[in-house]
Amino acid sequence: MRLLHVRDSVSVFAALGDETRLQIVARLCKEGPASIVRLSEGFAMSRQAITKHLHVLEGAGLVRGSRPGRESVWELLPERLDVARASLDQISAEWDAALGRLKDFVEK
Amino acid sequence: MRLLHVRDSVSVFAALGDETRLQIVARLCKEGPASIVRLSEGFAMSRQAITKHLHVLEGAGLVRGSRPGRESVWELLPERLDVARASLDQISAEWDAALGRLKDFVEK
DNA sequence: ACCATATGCAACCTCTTGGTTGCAAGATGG
DNA sequence: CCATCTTGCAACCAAGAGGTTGCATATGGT
Repeated sequence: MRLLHVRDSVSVFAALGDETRLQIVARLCKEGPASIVRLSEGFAMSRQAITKHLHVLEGAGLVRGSRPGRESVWELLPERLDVARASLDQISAEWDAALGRLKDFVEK
Repeated sequence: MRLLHVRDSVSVFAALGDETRLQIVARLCKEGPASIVRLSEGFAMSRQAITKHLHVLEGAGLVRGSRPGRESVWELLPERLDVARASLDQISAEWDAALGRLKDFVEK
């Protein structure tokens, strides 16, 4: 169950490991749900490029799109950020545990 | 200063967004510093592939290598994980702020 | 001095990524 | 109904990522 989290977090990290996508996440976060055209206005690249990035984010579960009418609106799913956070915390916890073991070893 | 953090965190996310590299980080964390041959024993790929991954991690500041003698030993730099954590926290904080504004808007 | 070990370097290969363009097609508003 | 707006789809492309192999080089132990 723990290892599944780690596996899962890889896709989240990979999705956030691109400047454009991280900016998309930040914008969706600050400005709320937005359509593709509105989102692409903020970037110096084509609408289709933004669409591809949205699909990557969707694949990582970070974002969800719906289509009421002719425009597709995308919103952030902030719960998925916790997966990455949990992974970081797990690594840090194991690091601390390793330090503890080292300390025990030195003192004995 | 804040935006520099965000820019910086992209490289950390990208470095962690690969299963092999995340496993390397986990191993360095649990088992402490290790040489390249010792690290590559755990993976089904060549030593050079591991070396490349270590250089990517080094580029993100997550890992540091030294060479005492004939083997090069690599260790984790856990402080860099805080950069990613800070970025996640910033996004979450802005999300909460956005929810707060929405609540104000609805109530007024 | 010699041999085994550990690494670095460089060339090479394949598949993916991030981006483009062009065109077709489904809503919308007058 | 028509013009417009927004999107989806597909083909295409250059560059980078991830991996391999072969060879050169430095270090350590005997």
